[in-house]
Amino acid sequence: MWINQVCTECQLTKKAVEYYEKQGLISPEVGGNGYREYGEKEISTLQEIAVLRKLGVGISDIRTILASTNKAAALGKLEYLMELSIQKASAQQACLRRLAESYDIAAAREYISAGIDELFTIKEKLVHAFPGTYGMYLSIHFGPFLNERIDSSDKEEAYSRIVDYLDHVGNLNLPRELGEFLENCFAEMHKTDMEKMNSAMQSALDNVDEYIADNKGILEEYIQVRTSDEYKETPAYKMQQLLLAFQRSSGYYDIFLPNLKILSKSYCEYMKKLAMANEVFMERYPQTKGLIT
Amino acid sequence: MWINQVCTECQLTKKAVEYYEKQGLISPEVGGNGYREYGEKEISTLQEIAVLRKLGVGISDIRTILASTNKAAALGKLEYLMELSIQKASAQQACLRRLAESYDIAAAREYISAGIDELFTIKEKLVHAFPGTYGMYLSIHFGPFLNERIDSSDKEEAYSRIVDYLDHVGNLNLPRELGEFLENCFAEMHKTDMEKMNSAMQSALDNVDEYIADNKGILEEYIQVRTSDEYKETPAYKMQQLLLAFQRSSGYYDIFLPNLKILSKSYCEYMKKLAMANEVFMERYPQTKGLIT
DNA sequence: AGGACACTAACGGCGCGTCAGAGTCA
DNA sequence: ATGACTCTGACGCGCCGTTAGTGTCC
Repeated sequence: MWINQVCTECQLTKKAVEYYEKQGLISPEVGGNGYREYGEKEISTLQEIAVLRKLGVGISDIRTILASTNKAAALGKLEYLMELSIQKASAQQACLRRLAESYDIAAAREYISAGIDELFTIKEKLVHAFPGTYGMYLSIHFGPFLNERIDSSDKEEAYSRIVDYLDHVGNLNLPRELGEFLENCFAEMHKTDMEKMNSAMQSALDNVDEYIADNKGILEEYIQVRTSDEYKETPAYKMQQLLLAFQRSSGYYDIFLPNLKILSKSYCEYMKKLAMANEVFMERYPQTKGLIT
Repeated sequence: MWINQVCTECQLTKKAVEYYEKQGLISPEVGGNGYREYGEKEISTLQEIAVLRKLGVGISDIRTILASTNKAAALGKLEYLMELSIQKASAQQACLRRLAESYDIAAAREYISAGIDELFTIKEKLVHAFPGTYGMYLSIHFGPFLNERIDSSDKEEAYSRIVDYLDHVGNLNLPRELGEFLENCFAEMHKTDMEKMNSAMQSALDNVDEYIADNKGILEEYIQVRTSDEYKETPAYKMQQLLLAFQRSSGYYDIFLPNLKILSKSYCEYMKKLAMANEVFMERYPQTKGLIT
């Protein structure tokens, strides 16, 4: 099949197809006359590309998806990023509306610096900084704390430190096995699952005693597994140690979390609650010492 | 003031400021040493630019806004366009989610061709095709009819004819006085007003008799004005005639509306209702013959 | 033989970021 | 004299669109 027919079948332009070839997404055979012959394989790839492009997926992400065995995870990540950009656009739209009503540039500056850009930036960078969907998990986890204003120079500094940290982490190449593990670990988990997890965690923290009472059986079982010697032989345990070590060395505990506490009052309160809950927990189950971070 | 200070005051980078100068948005004085001296005027312009850029407004639109005496209209238009793009992004996101759940390219193609691209294209092109906020008015007016699928070759043809028409109209230079009139005419009207107008129109069409009964006084007054000889002397009347002539010559009635009828069943029904309402109206007020189009 | 099709190659466009190199201020 | 600043200029990015010129199929 030659290019013109390919274009009609895949709803693409010649230039687009040509570009995808240059990007190495397809590699049709070239005949003696220089004409390209597109086979079924190319067609289906191109159809896939066409769909993804129309959904706003960029070439490099498409490359990832085409090569990926776990497309759901990659797509989930992209969907989450899209949601972030939609939220940002909505905030921008709201600001535009206010400007249309009364053209007050100073007020708009206030409104914008109140967080249109910066807080979304952190959420986005979180997604990219860590491999697989782990970054997305963190973004969803910390997202609820990232809705406050940056209204002091302290917070501005904290913000730029966090951004630097995230860029730094994104450029690190963490141990290969850890990377692969993280890519698989959150693979089946979807955005909504992550959100549910978080709200469940929140409500558990709000009434620790009740939570412990309600889930006594499960908890004790879990603790037994986690404190058992067999668990320390599992890959999961090793990976967890690897992850911990990585985060420690990258500055997760020394840079990221402390600055997040400066940036977000609500996160600060969350941490207090968490610490209290931890105390209650340790009192009840002293054997879990050192288990929870 | 030199550039570095400008950058901190306006939250812009040097390159950005430089670029805006190259685009002719500012023109600071250049001293003997080649250094630029930024005055208050430049600063306030740059702050304005910075705000607008952070709201996603492009340079050419910023140029328009900076020069415009009626910023509200321009901003309203941009806000509407942004809303369209948000709606589109939401549709894309929904499709991404479905793909993440089950990676079915064929189904996604269906879903996309069902209207993610095309119908939004029409709405957008409508905004751009006509000057001022008149295009936006038309987009809001016809928008509700543009939510159906393009599921036949007839509709595809109608779609491309409409697109061609809108591109064609956008390239026409219509009479200067008409352009100016349209720019001012819808100036104070906001998006929400336009939407209200439309729904009011809809409900009026759904029960014509009631509407006529309820608004008897207003209607008769309106008719008297519109049929009076004095009205024909007003600029409004002349403009209306100009607009009519323009639309007739551009193919609004010969190309746009007929193809819209093919594209949208709901518009077809709307037109039928409108025709019926018109008949009722003419029966009641025969003197309005030829008034309503 | 002519028109529809294929190929390659170069440039454009948005909104700047990112060097590189040379000059200027305090 | 040093370091922080300024200038100009070229190239890059993502995703192709748009000519333009040349060769190939039917």
